[in-house]
Amino acid sequence: MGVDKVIARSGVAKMTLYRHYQSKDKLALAFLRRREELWTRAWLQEEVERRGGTPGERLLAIFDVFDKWFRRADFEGCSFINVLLEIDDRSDPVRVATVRHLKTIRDFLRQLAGEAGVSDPDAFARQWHILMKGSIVAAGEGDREAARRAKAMGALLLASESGGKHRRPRENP
Amino acid sequence: MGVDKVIARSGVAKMTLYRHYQSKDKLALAFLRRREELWTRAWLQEEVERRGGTPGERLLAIFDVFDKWFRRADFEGCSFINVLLEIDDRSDPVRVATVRHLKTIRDFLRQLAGEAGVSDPDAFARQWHILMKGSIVAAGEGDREAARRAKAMGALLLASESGGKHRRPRENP
DNA sequence: CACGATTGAGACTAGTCTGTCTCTTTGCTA
DNA sequence: TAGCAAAGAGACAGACTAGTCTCAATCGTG
Repeated sequence: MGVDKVIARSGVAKMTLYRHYQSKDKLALAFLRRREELWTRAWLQEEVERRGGTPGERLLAIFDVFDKWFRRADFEGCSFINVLLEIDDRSDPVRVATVRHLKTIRDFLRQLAGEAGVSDPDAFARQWHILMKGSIVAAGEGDREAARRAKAMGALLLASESGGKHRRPRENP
Repeated sequence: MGVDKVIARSGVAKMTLYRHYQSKDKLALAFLRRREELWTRAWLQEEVERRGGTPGERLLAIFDVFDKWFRRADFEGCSFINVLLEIDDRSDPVRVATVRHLKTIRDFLRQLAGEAGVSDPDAFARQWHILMKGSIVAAGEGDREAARRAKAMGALLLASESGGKHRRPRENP
Protein backbone atom coordinates (compact mmCIF):
# COMPACT_ATOMS: atom_id res chain seq x y z
CA MET A 1 0.00 0.00 0.00
CA GLY A 2 1.76 3.11 -1.29
CA VAL A 3 1.34 6.59 0.10
CA ASP A 4 -0.42 7.69 -3.08
CA LYS A 5 -3.05 4.99 -2.55
CA VAL A 6 -3.51 6.04 1.05
CA ILE A 7 -3.99 9.62 -0.17
CA ALA A 8 -6.55 8.62 -2.78
CA ARG A 9 -8.49 6.36 -0.44
CA SER A 10 -8.54 8.77 2.46
CA GLY A 11 -9.43 11.80 0.36
CA VAL A 12 -6.79 13.86 2.12
CA ALA A 13 -4.00 15.88 0.48
CA LYS A 14 -0.47 14.53 0.53
CA MET A 15 0.94 17.49 2.46
CA THR A 16 -1.81 17.16 5.05
CA LEU A 17 -0.87 13.55 5.63
CA TYR A 18 2.81 14.40 5.93
CA ARG A 19 1.97 17.20 8.36
CA HIS A 20 0.38 14.66 10.68
CA TYR A 21 2.86 11.83 10.12
CA GLN A 22 6.53 12.64 9.52
CA SER A 23 7.09 9.57 7.38
CA LYS A 24 5.40 6.48 5.99
CA ASP A 25 6.93 4.43 8.79
CA LYS A 26 5.39 6.70 11.42
CA LEU A 27 2.07 6.29 9.65
CA ALA A 28 2.54 2.52 9.70
CA LEU A 29 3.27 2.60 13.43
CA ALA A 30 0.15 4.69 14.01
CA PHE A 31 -1.87 2.25 11.92
CA LEU A 32 -0.65 -0.70 13.98
CA ARG A 33 -1.47 1.11 17.22
CA ARG A 34 -4.95 1.84 15.90
CA ARG A 35 -5.31 -1.75 14.77
CA GLU A 36 -4.62 -2.90 18.30
CA GLU A 37 -7.28 -0.55 19.64
CA LEU A 38 -9.90 -1.62 17.11
CA TRP A 39 -9.07 -5.24 16.38
CA THR A 40 -7.47 -6.62 19.53
CA ARG A 41 -9.31 -4.63 22.16
CA ALA A 42 -12.57 -3.28 20.79
CA TRP A 43 -13.30 -6.33 18.67
CA LEU A 44 -11.63 -9.57 19.79
CA GLN A 45 -11.54 -8.95 23.54
CA GLU A 46 -14.96 -7.31 23.61
CA GLU A 47 -16.58 -10.10 21.63
CA VAL A 48 -15.02 -12.75 23.83
CA GLU A 49 -16.00 -11.02 27.06
CA ARG A 50 -19.50 -10.40 25.73
CA ARG A 51 -20.02 -14.14 25.23
CA GLY A 52 -18.98 -14.71 28.83
CA GLY A 53 -18.69 -18.11 30.45
CA THR A 54 -15.76 -19.67 32.27
CA PRO A 55 -12.20 -18.65 31.32
CA GLY A 56 -11.90 -21.89 29.38
CA GLU A 57 -15.10 -21.19 27.49
CA ARG A 58 -13.89 -17.70 26.73
CA LEU A 59 -10.63 -19.08 25.34
CA LEU A 60 -12.62 -21.38 23.07
CA ALA A 61 -14.93 -18.51 22.13
CA ILE A 62 -11.96 -16.84 20.43
CA PHE A 63 -12.33 -19.37 17.65
CA ASP A 64 -16.06 -18.72 17.36
CA VAL A 65 -15.20 -15.06 16.83
CA PHE A 66 -12.50 -16.08 14.35
CA ASP A 67 -15.03 -18.26 12.54
CA LYS A 68 -17.18 -15.23 11.76
CA TRP A 69 -14.04 -13.27 10.83
CA PHE A 70 -12.76 -15.89 8.41
CA ARG A 71 -16.12 -15.90 6.62
CA ARG A 72 -16.12 -12.18 5.96
CA ALA A 73 -15.72 -11.28 2.27
CA ASP A 74 -13.22 -8.56 3.17
CA PHE A 75 -11.03 -10.87 5.29
CA GLU A 76 -7.45 -9.68 4.97
CA GLY A 77 -5.75 -11.72 7.67
CA CYS A 78 -3.93 -10.36 10.70
CA SER A 79 -2.15 -7.07 10.02
CA PHE A 80 0.46 -7.84 12.65
CA ILE A 81 1.39 -11.14 11.04
CA ASN A 82 1.23 -9.66 7.54
CA VAL A 83 3.63 -6.86 8.40
CA LEU A 84 5.84 -9.11 10.53
CA LEU A 85 6.48 -11.45 7.62
CA GLU A 86 6.88 -8.60 5.15
CA ILE A 87 9.89 -7.07 6.88
CA ASP A 88 13.12 -9.07 7.00
CA ASP A 89 15.19 -6.67 9.10
CA ARG A 90 14.59 -7.74 12.71
CA SER A 91 15.60 -4.34 14.06
CA ASP A 92 13.13 -2.44 11.88
CA PRO A 93 10.93 -0.37 14.24
CA VAL A 94 7.76 -1.31 12.37
CA ARG A 95 8.59 -5.00 12.64
CA VAL A 96 9.43 -4.59 16.30
CA ALA A 97 6.04 -2.94 16.80
CA THR A 98 4.22 -5.93 15.31
CA VAL A 99 5.99 -8.25 17.74
CA ARG A 100 4.86 -5.98 20.57
CA HIS A 101 1.26 -5.92 19.35
CA LEU A 102 1.25 -9.71 19.04
CA LYS A 103 2.49 -9.87 22.61
CA THR A 104 -0.53 -7.79 23.65
CA ILE A 105 -2.76 -10.50 22.25
CA ARG A 106 -0.76 -13.10 24.14
CA ASP A 107 -1.10 -11.12 27.36
CA PHE A 108 -4.85 -11.43 26.99
CA LEU A 109 -4.50 -15.17 26.46
CA ARG A 110 -2.18 -15.51 29.42
CA GLN A 111 -4.64 -13.78 31.69
CA LEU A 112 -7.48 -16.08 30.63
CA ALA A 113 -5.16 -19.06 31.00
CA GLY A 114 -4.27 -17.97 34.51
CA GLU A 115 -7.92 -17.58 35.41
CA ALA A 116 -8.56 -21.04 33.98
CA GLY A 117 -5.98 -22.40 36.38
CA VAL A 118 -3.53 -23.90 33.93
CA SER A 119 -0.13 -24.86 35.33
CA ASP A 120 1.97 -22.62 33.07
CA PRO A 121 -0.12 -19.71 31.75
CA ASP A 122 2.68 -18.27 29.61
CA ALA A 123 3.42 -21.56 27.84
CA PHE A 124 -0.29 -22.19 27.47
CA ALA A 125 -0.83 -18.73 25.95
CA ARG A 126 1.95 -19.33 23.46
CA GLN A 127 0.39 -22.63 22.45
CA TRP A 128 -3.02 -21.04 22.10
CA HIS A 129 -1.50 -18.27 20.03
CA ILE A 130 0.04 -20.88 17.71
CA LEU A 131 -3.46 -22.24 17.10
CA MET A 132 -4.73 -18.74 16.39
CA LYS A 133 -1.93 -17.77 14.03
CA GLY A 134 -2.01 -21.12 12.28
CA SER A 135 -5.73 -20.84 11.68
CA ILE A 136 -5.35 -17.28 10.37
CA VAL A 137 -2.79 -18.41 7.79
CA ALA A 138 -4.97 -21.38 6.87
CA ALA A 139 -7.92 -19.03 6.40
CA GLY A 140 -5.74 -16.84 4.17
CA GLU A 141 -5.02 -19.95 2.15
CA GLY A 142 -8.74 -20.40 1.66
CA ASP A 143 -9.79 -22.82 4.41
CA ARG A 144 -13.08 -21.46 5.71
CA GLU A 145 -13.24 -24.13 8.41
CA ALA A 146 -9.87 -23.19 9.89
CA ALA A 147 -11.38 -21.73 13.06
CA ARG A 148 -13.36 -24.87 13.85
CA ARG A 149 -10.30 -27.04 13.30
CA ALA A 150 -8.24 -24.90 15.65
CA LYS A 151 -11.03 -24.83 18.21
CA ALA A 152 -11.09 -28.63 18.33
CA MET A 153 -7.36 -28.66 19.11
CA GLY A 154 -7.89 -25.94 21.69
CA ALA A 155 -10.50 -28.09 23.40
CA LEU A 156 -8.01 -30.95 23.57
CA LEU A 157 -5.35 -28.68 25.03
CA LEU A 158 -7.76 -27.35 27.65
CA ALA A 159 -8.92 -30.84 28.55
CA SER A 160 -5.35 -32.02 28.99
CA GLU A 161 -4.70 -29.10 31.35
CA SER A 162 -7.72 -29.70 33.57
CA GLY A 163 -7.33 -33.47 33.65
CA GLY A 164 -3.57 -33.96 33.37
CA LYS A 165 -0.98 -34.63 36.04
CA HIS A 166 -0.16 -30.94 36.36
CA ARG A 167 -3.71 -30.18 37.35
CA ARG A 168 -4.11 -27.48 39.96
CA PRO A 169 -6.66 -27.59 42.76
CA ARG A 170 -10.01 -26.26 41.59
CA GLU A 171 -13.17 -25.12 43.33
CA ASN A 172 -15.34 -27.51 41.31
CA PRO A 173 -13.35 -30.68 40.74
CA MET B 1 13.98 -8.75 -3.18
CA GLY B 2 14.46 -6.70 -6.34
CA VAL B 3 15.83 -8.02 -9.61
CA ASP B 4 18.99 -5.95 -9.16
CA LYS B 5 19.68 -7.70 -5.86
CA VAL B 6 19.13 -11.09 -7.46
CA ILE B 7 21.61 -10.10 -10.17
CA ALA B 8 24.22 -8.96 -7.68
CA ARG B 9 23.86 -11.99 -5.42
CA SER B 10 23.86 -14.54 -8.23
CA GLY B 11 26.75 -12.98 -10.11
CA VAL B 12 24.88 -13.30 -13.38
CA ALA B 13 24.19 -10.52 -15.88
CA LYS B 14 20.74 -9.01 -16.09
CA MET B 15 20.20 -10.01 -19.71
CA THR B 16 21.25 -13.57 -18.94
CA LEU B 17 18.62 -13.78 -16.22
CA TYR B 18 15.94 -12.34 -18.50
CA ARG B 19 16.91 -14.81 -21.24
CA HIS B 20 16.13 -17.68 -18.87
CA TYR B 21 13.09 -16.12 -17.17
CA GLN B 22 10.76 -13.91 -19.20
CA SER B 23 9.75 -11.85 -16.17
CA LYS B 24 10.26 -11.49 -12.45
CA ASP B 25 7.02 -13.37 -11.87
CA LYS B 26 8.26 -16.32 -13.89
CA LEU B 27 11.42 -16.27 -11.83
CA ALA B 28 9.33 -16.24 -8.67
CA LEU B 29 7.33 -19.24 -9.89
CA ALA B 30 10.56 -21.09 -10.68
CA PHE B 31 11.89 -20.22 -7.23
CA LEU B 32 8.78 -21.61 -5.55
CA ARG B 33 8.99 -24.81 -7.59
CA ARG B 34 12.63 -25.17 -6.58
CA ARG B 35 11.73 -24.46 -2.98
CA GLU B 36 9.28 -27.34 -3.05
CA GLU B 37 11.98 -29.65 -4.42
CA LEU B 38 14.56 -28.62 -1.86
CA TRP B 39 12.53 -27.73 1.21
CA THR B 40 9.40 -29.84 1.08
CA ARG B 41 10.74 -32.96 -0.59
CA ALA B 42 14.53 -33.17 -0.19
CA TRP B 43 14.54 -31.71 3.31
CA LEU B 44 11.30 -32.07 5.28
CA GLN B 45 10.05 -35.35 3.81
CA GLU B 46 13.50 -36.90 3.66
CA GLU B 47 14.33 -35.97 7.25
CA VAL B 48 11.01 -37.33 8.48
CA GLU B 49 11.33 -40.59 6.57
CA ARG B 50 14.93 -40.95 7.71
CA ARG B 51 13.84 -40.88 11.34
CA GLY B 52 11.36 -43.64 10.61
CA GLY B 53 8.95 -45.08 13.14
CA THR B 54 5.19 -45.41 12.97
CA PRO B 55 3.16 -42.94 10.89
CA GLY B 56 2.20 -41.18 14.12
CA GLU B 57 5.84 -40.92 15.19
CA ARG B 58 6.73 -39.56 11.79
CA LEU B 59 4.04 -36.91 12.06
CA LEU B 60 5.48 -35.86 15.41
CA ALA B 61 9.00 -35.98 13.97
CA ILE B 62 8.02 -33.05 11.73
CA PHE B 63 8.27 -30.84 14.77
CA ASP B 64 11.66 -32.24 15.71
CA VAL B 65 12.84 -31.25 12.24
CA PHE B 66 11.18 -27.85 12.69
CA ASP B 67 12.93 -27.46 16.03
CA LYS B 68 16.32 -27.63 14.34
CA TRP B 69 15.06 -25.31 11.59
CA PHE B 70 13.79 -22.66 14.01
CA ARG B 71 17.17 -22.58 15.73
CA ARG B 72 19.13 -21.85 12.58
CA ALA B 73 20.63 -18.37 12.49
CA ASP B 74 19.51 -17.93 8.88
CA PHE B 75 15.88 -18.92 9.59
CA GLU B 76 13.68 -16.98 7.21
CA GLY B 77 10.34 -18.70 7.72
CA CYS B 78 8.31 -20.52 5.10
CA SER B 79 8.63 -18.98 1.64
CA PHE B 80 5.17 -20.19 0.69
CA ILE B 81 3.56 -18.44 3.65
CA ASN B 82 5.71 -15.34 3.21
CA VAL B 83 4.72 -14.93 -0.43
CA LEU B 84 1.11 -15.91 0.23
CA LEU B 85 0.66 -13.10 2.75
CA GLU B 86 2.59 -10.62 0.63
CA ILE B 87 0.19 -10.76 -2.31
CA ASP B 88 -3.35 -9.47 -1.83
CA ASP B 89 -4.74 -10.32 -5.25
CA ARG B 90 -6.15 -13.85 -4.91
CA SER B 91 -5.95 -14.47 -8.64
CA ASP B 92 -2.26 -13.58 -8.88
CA PRO B 93 -0.47 -16.60 -10.41
CA VAL B 94 2.37 -16.40 -7.90
CA ARG B 95 -0.06 -16.39 -5.00
CA VAL B 96 -1.98 -19.27 -6.54
CA ALA B 97 1.29 -21.19 -6.81
CA THR B 98 1.99 -20.78 -3.09
CA VAL B 99 -1.44 -22.24 -2.29
CA ARG B 100 -0.61 -25.19 -4.51
CA HIS B 101 2.79 -25.72 -2.89
CA LEU B 102 1.20 -25.58 0.57
CA LYS B 103 -1.26 -28.22 -0.61
CA THR B 104 1.70 -30.43 -1.54
CA ILE B 105 2.81 -30.29 2.07
CA ARG B 106 -0.70 -31.15 3.19
CA ASP B 107 -0.80 -34.10 0.79
CA PHE B 108 2.21 -35.49 2.61
CA LEU B 109 0.45 -34.99 5.95
CA ARG B 110 -2.72 -36.59 4.64
CA GLN B 111 -0.84 -39.66 3.54
CA LEU B 112 0.80 -40.08 6.94
CA ALA B 113 -2.55 -39.48 8.60
CA GLY B 114 -4.14 -42.16 6.45
CA GLU B 115 -1.38 -44.60 7.33
CA ALA B 116 -1.87 -43.73 11.00
CA GLY B 117 -5.49 -44.77 10.65
CA VAL B 118 -7.19 -41.53 11.61
CA SER B 119 -10.88 -41.27 10.82
CA ASP B 120 -10.69 -38.23 8.52
CA PRO B 121 -7.18 -37.89 7.05
CA ASP B 122 -7.94 -34.66 5.17
CA ALA B 123 -9.34 -32.87 8.22
CA PHE B 124 -6.49 -34.24 10.32
CA ALA B 125 -3.91 -33.01 7.80
CA ARG B 126 -5.44 -29.53 7.84
CA GLN B 127 -5.29 -29.47 11.63
CA TRP B 128 -1.70 -30.65 11.61
CA HIS B 129 -0.86 -28.01 9.03
CA ILE B 130 -2.38 -25.34 11.29
CA LEU B 131 0.06 -26.43 14.01
CA MET B 132 2.95 -26.25 11.56
CA LYS B 133 2.05 -22.84 10.15
CA GLY B 134 1.28 -21.44 13.58
CA SER B 135 4.63 -22.58 14.91
CA ILE B 136 6.45 -21.11 11.90
CA VAL B 137 4.89 -17.70 12.51
CA ALA B 138 5.65 -17.97 16.23
CA ALA B 139 9.26 -18.80 15.38
CA GLY B 140 9.37 -15.75 13.10
CA GLU B 141 8.18 -13.74 16.07
CA GLY B 142 11.14 -14.99 18.03
CA ASP B 143 9.81 -18.01 19.96
CA ARG B 144 12.57 -20.59 19.72
CA GLU B 145 10.43 -23.17 21.52
CA ALA B 146 7.58 -22.95 19.04
CA ALA B 147 8.22 -26.40 17.57
CA ARG B 148 8.08 -28.10 20.96
CA ARG B 149 4.86 -26.31 21.84
CA ALA B 150 3.25 -27.39 18.58
CA LYS B 151 4.53 -30.95 19.01
CA ALA B 152 2.81 -31.20 22.39
CA MET B 153 -0.49 -30.21 20.79
CA GLY B 154 0.14 -32.66 17.96
CA ALA B 155 0.60 -35.43 20.49
CA LEU B 156 -2.75 -34.56 22.05
CA LEU B 157 -4.43 -34.60 18.65
CA LEU B 158 -2.91 -37.96 17.78
CA ALA B 159 -3.91 -39.41 21.15
CA SER B 160 -7.47 -38.23 20.70
CA GLU B 161 -7.60 -39.95 17.31
CA SER B 162 -6.31 -43.31 18.52
CA GLY B 163 -8.29 -43.31 21.73
CA GLY B 164 -11.46 -41.40 20.85
CA LYS B 165 -14.87 -42.59 19.84
CA HIS B 166 -13.96 -42.40 16.16
CA ARG B 167 -11.17 -44.87 16.65
CA ARG B 168 -10.66 -47.33 13.82
CA PRO B 169 -9.77 -50.99 14.33
CA ARG B 170 -6.01 -51.43 14.72
CA GLU B 171 -3.66 -54.39 14.57
CA ASN B 172 -2.23 -53.65 18.02
CA PRO B 173 -5.04 -52.35 20.18
C1' DC C 1 41.79 -22.60 -34.98
C1' DA C 2 37.36 -20.62 -36.25
C1' DC C 3 32.69 -19.90 -35.91
C1' DG C 4 28.29 -19.43 -33.71
C1' DA C 5 25.94 -19.08 -29.53
C1' DT C 6 25.92 -17.50 -24.91
C1' DT C 7 27.25 -14.31 -21.38
C1' DG C 8 28.91 -9.95 -19.12
C1' DA C 9 28.69 -5.07 -18.28
C1' DG C 10 26.23 -1.28 -18.18
C1' DA C 11 23.58 2.44 -20.35
C1' DC C 12 18.90 3.38 -20.96
C1' DT C 13 13.52 3.72 -20.81
C1' DA C 14 9.43 4.24 -18.51
C1' DG C 15 7.16 3.96 -14.57
C1' DT C 16 6.60 4.03 -9.36
C1' DC C 17 8.15 5.15 -4.82
C1' DT C 18 8.63 8.51 -0.77
C1' DG C 19 8.94 12.99 0.49
C1' DT C 20 9.13 18.31 -0.47
C1' DC C 21 7.74 22.65 -2.23
C1' DT C 22 4.57 26.24 -3.78
C1' DC C 23 0.42 28.38 -4.14
C1' DT C 24 -4.43 28.68 -3.62
C1' DT C 25 -8.55 27.76 -1.00
C1' DT C 26 -11.03 26.79 2.96
C1' DG C 27 -12.46 27.32 7.68
C1' DC C 28 -12.33 28.89 12.47
C1' DT C 29 -12.14 32.62 15.70
C1' DA C 30 -11.87 37.25 17.56
C1' DT D 1 -15.60 40.83 8.64
C1' DA D 2 -10.45 40.43 9.17
C1' DG D 3 -6.80 37.55 9.98
C1' DC D 4 -4.48 33.36 10.69
C1' DA D 5 -3.88 28.51 10.69
C1' DA D 6 -4.87 24.40 8.34
C1' DA D 7 -6.03 21.82 4.13
C1' DG D 8 -6.21 21.01 -0.92
C1' DA D 9 -4.02 20.37 -5.40
C1' DG D 10 -0.41 19.25 -7.92
C1' DA D 11 4.22 19.97 -9.69
C1' DC D 12 8.60 18.36 -8.59
C1' DA D 13 13.04 15.91 -6.88
C1' DG D 14 15.65 11.90 -6.22
C1' DA D 15 15.82 7.23 -5.62
C1' DC D 16 14.24 2.87 -6.89
C1' DT D 17 11.63 -0.53 -9.91
C1' DA D 18 11.23 -4.00 -14.03
C1' DG D 19 12.64 -4.70 -18.31
C1' DT D 20 15.30 -3.59 -23.01
C1' DC D 21 19.16 -2.70 -25.88
C1' DT D 22 23.94 -2.62 -27.47
C1' DC D 23 28.32 -4.35 -27.94
C1' DA D 24 32.29 -6.61 -26.53
C1' DA D 25 34.17 -10.78 -24.24
C1' DT D 26 33.97 -15.59 -23.59
C1' DC D 27 32.76 -20.17 -24.33
C1' DG D 28 32.06 -24.94 -26.38
C1' DT D 29 32.25 -27.54 -30.54
C1' DG D 30 33.38 -28.81 -35.33
